[in-house]
Amino acid sequence: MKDFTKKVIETISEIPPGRVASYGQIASIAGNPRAARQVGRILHSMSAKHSLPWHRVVNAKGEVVHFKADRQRELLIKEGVEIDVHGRIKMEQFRWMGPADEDWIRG
DNA sequence: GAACTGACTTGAT
DNA sequence: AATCAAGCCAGTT
Repeated sequence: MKDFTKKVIETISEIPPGRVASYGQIASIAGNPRAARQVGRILHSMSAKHSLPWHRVVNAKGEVVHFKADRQRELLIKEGVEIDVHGRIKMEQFRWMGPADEDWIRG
């Protein structure tokens, strides 16, 4: 396993409930801002092995896209994440800025 | 180990 | 807003 993979796992583990992050955001924090696709790939492969909150990871548009999307939207709503009628998360409000994002939503 | 795949992203039309 | 095209790189075959 590469360091990048481990970093991605750690980063995703850092995502607090009620917040979401995009694949590109995770990739950037993990050190490879261009490796957005790999984040998805890593989740697909590693989430079951690392119990990662992969449901808090969405694409840049704030949409959950995979085969379990409908199931996870419910989980996100339960955590307090609001989703538009179009199925899009309000990234403006719920996007996680990274491990240093202690400030929560500012106004 | 080369080719193929894909839980993505950005820019242009 | 929706569609098309190119870039990126780890994992699988």
